[in-house]
Amino acid sequence: MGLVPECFITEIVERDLKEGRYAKLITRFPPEPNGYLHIGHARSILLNFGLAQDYGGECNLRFDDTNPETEKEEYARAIEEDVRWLGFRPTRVLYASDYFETMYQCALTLIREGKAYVDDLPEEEMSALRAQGKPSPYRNRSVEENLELFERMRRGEFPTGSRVLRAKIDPAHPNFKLRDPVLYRIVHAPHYHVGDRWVIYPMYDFAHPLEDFIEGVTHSLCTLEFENNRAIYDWVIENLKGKCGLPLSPRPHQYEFARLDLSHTVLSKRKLIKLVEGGYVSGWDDPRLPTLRALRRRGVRPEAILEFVRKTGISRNEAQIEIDLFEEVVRDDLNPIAPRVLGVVDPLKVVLTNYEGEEWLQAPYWPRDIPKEGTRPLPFSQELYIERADFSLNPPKGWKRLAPGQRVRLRHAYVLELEDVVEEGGEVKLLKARIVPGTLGANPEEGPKPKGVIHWVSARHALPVEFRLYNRLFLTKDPEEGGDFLKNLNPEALVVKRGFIEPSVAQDPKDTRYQLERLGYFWQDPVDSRPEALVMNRIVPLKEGYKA
RNA sequence: UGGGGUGUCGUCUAAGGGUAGGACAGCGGACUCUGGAUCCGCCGGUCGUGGUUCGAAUCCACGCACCCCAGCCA
Repeated sequence: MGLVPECFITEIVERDLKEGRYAKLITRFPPEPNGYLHIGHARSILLNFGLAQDYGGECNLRFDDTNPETEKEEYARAIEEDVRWLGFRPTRVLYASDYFETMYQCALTLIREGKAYVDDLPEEEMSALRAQGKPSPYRNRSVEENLELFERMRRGEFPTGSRVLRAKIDPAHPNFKLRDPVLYRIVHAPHYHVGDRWVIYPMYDFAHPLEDFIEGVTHSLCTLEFENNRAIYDWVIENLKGKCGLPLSPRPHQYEFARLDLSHTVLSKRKLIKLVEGGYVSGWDDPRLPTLRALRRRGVRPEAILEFVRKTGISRNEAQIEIDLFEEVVRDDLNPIAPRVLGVVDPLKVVLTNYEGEEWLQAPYWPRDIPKEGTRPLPFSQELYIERADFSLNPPKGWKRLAPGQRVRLRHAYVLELEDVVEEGGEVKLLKARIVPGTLGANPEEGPKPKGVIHWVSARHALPVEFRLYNRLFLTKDPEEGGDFLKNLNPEALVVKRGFIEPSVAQDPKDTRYQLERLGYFWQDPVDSRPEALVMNRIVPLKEGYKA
């Protein structure tokens, strides 16, 4: 079983390899360094790197950096870091901008062959003519004039945006992408990677096929919106193969797959930026976000992200996946590796009337169904905290927790029986209760057996914790519902609670992921948590069996 | 409008002329010192209309719906 789920692309790859079309599979993950990676990118990453791994090929990380105005070194580094965090090691880390000279030579070749021309038309006029399917008045300049103009463009003799180099294909082609697409534009702006060496920059449609061809990419995988661009991709390669140092064959081929879309969140760069810059979240790594850095900070493991991508498959159907599936995969990933501990997120104090002193119980880290061993000392004493939600004065039918006249089991400890409720201003302030003697590891000898089990901590021993409870970012499946995605933001996407956790965690490695029994999976926030002031993120809640 | 795509349970995804299957969600049950996990069961689908065929999700025709393109972004 490979990393990549079987799909139309693995079929193509297998066919091409079997027929000897390529000696070795070469793919690439080609992000533009103008933003941070999010979970949607994970599909492309898994596809490209996974394919290389599955079929003994190579996969490069290549920055598609042909637009100096939007790209930054900082983004490139963050992207590389995220790719590695997911567990992939690029064969090489490459930059499209390193090929600018070759691309320039390719452009000259096209000009010499009468397949490209310099156009002086202002942007709006070009767009208007293109819409009408009419040729530019500059379309039939001589090769000599085109050559001279293009060289002068490179030398910086013309201002930004004043001229472009266009492919001479067909001004009236039904596919608008083929109506003499722009190959080069003038931009007087420094480039984060190659500095100020260039004032002309190639367009995606010209650069991308050349990048792939130069690197020997065999399968150029991209998302559906580039489908129309494939015609230019092929045009560029067919017209330049065997020239400018490019091989005759084999040549790369482009295949498109559907983007990964998730419900209850946003994956568009524009909206993500709005959330960050508008202060709706604390930054690009705010655990409410679907960015890889945010998921990492939240506590999601890369294994879970990859498994999620595998489970959703790769197809050409534009599909939005329900976030429940993602959460389920995260739980599945954590369940076998997260030791169980007790913590209380919303504390309600309980004073025992028939217990004094303290004792240290040995509590197993793992439930029966997980074949792991290990226990930790768990202090028990007269004053405890239980979860406020685990007590009810007027319990509904089916209530299995603490209530007047209803016993509960304290996890790993005694059976508890309510004696008195101290209220203040209509709010329950304190519970007085007694322990049923002889119920440590045994059922009560008389009276009813407890119906349920609740978690607790010893008040005197517990460590205070700031709990950050994360929920879905948006209230609606589709954040755009109603027209303004900001209006659908979930005000409870982050709920902060002051609670307690059992003292054993102080002994654990800081990056331990726990299951707080009956609450969910948690770990210490890698940014804000300190030993003397614990901050714990809820990675994902447990599946809630109880429906009120 | 032209061009390019996509339509299978609520949501993803298989089935490539031969019993429409799986996962997630939902519902019900078993088990349980986590209302977790696990196990069992149920619910539920081929965009429409014709055609070809012994047999169609699959092939053909005509529709319909949705997405993408008409940046000197990628």
